[in-house]
Order: sequence, then structure tokens, then C-alpha cells
Amino acid sequence: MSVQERKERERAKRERLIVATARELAEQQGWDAVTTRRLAERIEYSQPVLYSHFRGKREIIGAVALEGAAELAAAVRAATAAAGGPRERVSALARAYLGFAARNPAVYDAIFQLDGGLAYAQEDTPEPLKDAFAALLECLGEVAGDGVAPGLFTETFWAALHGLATLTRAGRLPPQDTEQRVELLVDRLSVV
Amino acid sequence: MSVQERKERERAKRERLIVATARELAEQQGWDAVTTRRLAERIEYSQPVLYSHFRGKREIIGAVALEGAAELAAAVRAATAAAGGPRERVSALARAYLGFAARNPAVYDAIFQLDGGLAYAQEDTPEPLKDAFAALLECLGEVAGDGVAPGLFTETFWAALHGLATLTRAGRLPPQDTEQRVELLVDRLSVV
DNA sequence: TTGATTGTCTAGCGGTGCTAGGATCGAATC
DNA sequence: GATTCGATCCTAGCACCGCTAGACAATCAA
Repeated sequence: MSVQERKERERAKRERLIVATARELAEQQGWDAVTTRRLAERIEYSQPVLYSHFRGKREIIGAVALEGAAELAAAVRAATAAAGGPRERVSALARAYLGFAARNPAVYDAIFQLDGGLAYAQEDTPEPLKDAFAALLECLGEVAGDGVAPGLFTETFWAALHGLATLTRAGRLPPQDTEQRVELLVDRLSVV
Repeated sequence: MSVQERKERERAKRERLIVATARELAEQQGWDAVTTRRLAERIEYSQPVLYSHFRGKREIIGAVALEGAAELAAAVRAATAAAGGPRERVSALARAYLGFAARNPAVYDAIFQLDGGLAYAQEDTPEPLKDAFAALLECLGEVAGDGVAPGLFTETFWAALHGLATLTRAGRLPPQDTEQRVELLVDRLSVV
């Protein structure tokens, strides 16, 4: 059995290599540059090997998205845990979220813009995605205010952050006033 | 000279046909289905004809975006003009904006998500885009509140709407509670 | 009628995601 | 140790993509 185990280990390792390489390539040159040919060349295997791990390019994007969602959740939790009162926690959350989006644009796209074949906002939504939302909810639920459902408030706040993140990076919003926009959002939306 | 004028008219007409057909195809089957081959077939000309009007597919997307931006501005102005007080105007604006995004998803993508080769938030930004932002500003500037720049407030409010629009359509947010999220946004962000 | 110019099309380039089918390698059996 | 056999991987190729060079036809000016 040991031989089979070794093979499985190696296979899992190669799968991680594929995901990591796709992510790296996407961050370096954008998702358009992540072609199956280039990806295969970088991992030093032929194209069909990719298809023995994933159904297609979509699933590779999905894998990067799941990995990224876990990191995003961790980043948000770390930032909120280190902050003082509710107001500061929300502010820290917003900064952590936007910081992640700015530092990992390709990964952010994989999670929230591209089609990775993942289910969202359903029962069969993968755990990392649910958990990322939960990380937001834990902090934002505190400041929803009376008569407003924490989930609904979190969704709305999240959408606002998402809008800032995507419009800024797509050049639709000038980048210099980001800080003030975030402050405005935090001040007005959250009830402390 | 009349012959030349006629030719120019026909050429302009064909250009409008290209843009309208691209838009139609995008709304019917998504932008991925808008290939130069299919587009050429639908307008009953060969592929190279497209390239005598536009530099490439990107510019066609850009043309659809400009057309859409003008419509969006008109829709927003019509909705706000018909509303009573400031609070109602903002609410009407939000509904009109999200309604446009929901009814014309492909056009909305052309304006705000895809690369149409257009400049945004700069001096050389095409007029329809500037005007669409102006339409938002006219209404939202009223409710920015003291000490908050109307432009900055408008950008922030707009980003929030954009987040709701895109996350909802991408299946990242369940569609049923949209109404309540919009209300929350309007209530909390605007100062009446 | 001829010649030049304009307009359009056919055909093709290098690229994409994806896959069928053959070659190769390594593990288990005799 | 030789042999079988199954898993693994690669070569080659499909249909499609955006885009363009060059041949061809239609139109106009002389």
C-alpha cells in the first residue's frame, strides 16, 4: 500500500503546484495570460495532465478562489481581533478587506468576479466561502443596529466594500481618496 | 458631393448596426458569444468590415458602453425628476440604477466591468461617461451631509450600488432581499 | 473605354480550451 | 529475472478565437 500512498502524495503535491502556479501567473500577468499551454509549461508537464486534476480552466480558477477565500477570512479575523471597540473593528475590517483586494487582485477576481464553477449563497457552497462570509458577519453583526438583520447588514456592507474595491482597481474611481470613502462608509453604515 | 454624403450615411448606419447587433447578441448570449465571426455573420458582412469601423473587439465593447452610459444617465434623471423630496429622490435613483443593471446586464458589464478601451475619471473621459456620473451627482450631492464633498459622497454611494448590482447578478448575493438592502443603503448613507 | 481608387471578401496566421489514441514506464506475477 | 498488464503521460489534432494580407470586384474620373 505504501507505493500507492506515495503516488497519492505526489499527485496531491502536483495539484497544489498547479493551483499555486496558476495563481502566481495570474497575479503576474493577469488571468488572460493563464492559458493551459503556459500553465502546463510552467509546471513542466503536458496539457492533458491539467485535465487529470481539474475538469478545465474553470475549476482551476475555482481552486484558486477557495484558497484565496480562506486567506481573506484569516486576514479579516486577524485585523478585527487586534482592534479595540466596535467602531475600530469595523474600520479595521474594511481596511483589511480592501487591502487584500489590492494586494491580490487576481485572487480577488477569482473569488468574486470570475466564473470558477462554485456555488455561492447556497447550502452546497464550499466551506471556505461560507467561512469568509462568516468572518465578516462576526464583526459586522455587532453594528447592524436595531431592527436590521445582521446577515442583511453584512451583505450590504460587503457589497459596498466590493464596489469600492472593483471600481478602484478597474480605474473607474480615482485611487487617491480611497481612505476617505472607506471612512464615510464605516461612519454612516455602522451603528455604534 | 451627394454621392459621398450618401456613402457616409450608409457607413454610419452600418456602424450603428454593428453596435446594436453586438449589444443584442451580448444580452442574448453573453459577451463570450460575441465573436467577430458571429457578429459579422449577423450583420451580413465579412469579418474585415468590422475592422474598417473599429480597431477591434474592444472598441466595439466601448461603443456599446458609451451608448449604455447615455441611457443610464437618462434613466436616472427621469426617475429622480419624478420623485418628491430628497429622500425619495435618492431612493428612486437607487432603484433606477439597479433596475438598469438588472435589465441590461451585458451593457452594464460593458460600462463598468469590461475593458472597452475607455478612459475613466480623467479629463479625456468620453462625455457620456462624465454625464452619467453627473446625473448621479446632481441628486446625491443634495444628501452628502455637512463636511462631506458631494463628489466623494457620490463615488461612495455609487460604489455601494455597483457592489449590490454585480454581486447580485453574479449569484454572490441571494436576489430576494435586494429591496431591503437598497433601503438600508439609502437610509444610512444619505443625510436628509 | 480605360485606368485608378475604393470597397469587400477569401484565406490564413498564431493563438485558445480541450481530447483521442498511442507510447512508455513501473508494479505485480510467474 | 522475464513477462505481463495497467496506470500514466505525451503527441497530435479538433474547432474555435481575434485579427490581417492580398486577391478581387465594383465604382468613379478622365
